[in-house]
Amino acid sequence: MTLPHPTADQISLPIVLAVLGDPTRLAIVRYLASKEGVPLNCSKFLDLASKTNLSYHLAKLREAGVTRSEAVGTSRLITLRRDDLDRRFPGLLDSVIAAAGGDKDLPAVGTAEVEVSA
Amino acid sequence: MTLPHPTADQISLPIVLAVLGDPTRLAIVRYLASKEGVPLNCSKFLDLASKTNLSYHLAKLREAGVTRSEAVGTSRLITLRRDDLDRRFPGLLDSVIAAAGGDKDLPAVGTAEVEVSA
DNA sequence: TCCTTAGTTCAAAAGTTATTGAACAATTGG
DNA sequence: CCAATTGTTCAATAACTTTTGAACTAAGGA
Repeated sequence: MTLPHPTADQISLPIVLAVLGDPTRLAIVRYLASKEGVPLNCSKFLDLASKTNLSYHLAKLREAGVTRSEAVGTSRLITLRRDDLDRRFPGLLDSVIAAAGGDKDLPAVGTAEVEVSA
Repeated sequence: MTLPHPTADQISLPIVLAVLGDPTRLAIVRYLASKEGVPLNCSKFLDLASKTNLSYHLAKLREAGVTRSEAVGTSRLITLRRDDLDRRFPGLLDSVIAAAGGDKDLPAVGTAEVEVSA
């Protein structure tokens, strides 16, 4: 965990909701949820936005406490902060993901995902 | 129901999330949820924002499909669209309201609420 | 070392949302 | 009819957010 992340109790509901209210970020979260446990790098999301713009949206998600970004080599491995979100806002993430379409209807994103043992 | 409302299937998740991502609107929704079944008029929310600004936020909530506003005399009776939201996004509203603090910690708003038989 | 890959930072531009006050409309009570 | 109450609309402004491209850093491989 290299980049600045809020602690679990610093995660704010309005900020999380506002951050998830953007379609690009919601798509990122859906995709992360569909591959839960598998850290993904930014390149997985390049069909959702440009590289620069992705950097912006991924920073928003991280700063809101929705995702965790770990620097590994030149990559960032991105995961959902499910445990923290579930503890803080029980049921919220699941209902958002289910409402967003669950597993079906995912954008054709991410062939060749990065798997990491931990 | 006088003012324009989206139909249940027109309610969009990102729009609902973005609308709930504003602290003033989230406070309005919390308050509506705490008085569920009791239509409230705008004056109940005057400690959250100015009259003009409330009109703006209440319009946002209505246009997003989160609330229903019925014109009765010179008042608007405002209710949560819980049934439509629950059908469309099961569990979402409840988890948001619970995360926002549930029944405790409500702003000191609305003495003398407007009750209506229906 | 040099090149490539992965992602960030910066500044500018564009777009959107929130807030304000003044003026307005509609209903209700006297 | 007149005044008060309730809420809307409008235009202006302020404040944010999103998007962009160019320049950058840092790590890894040849």
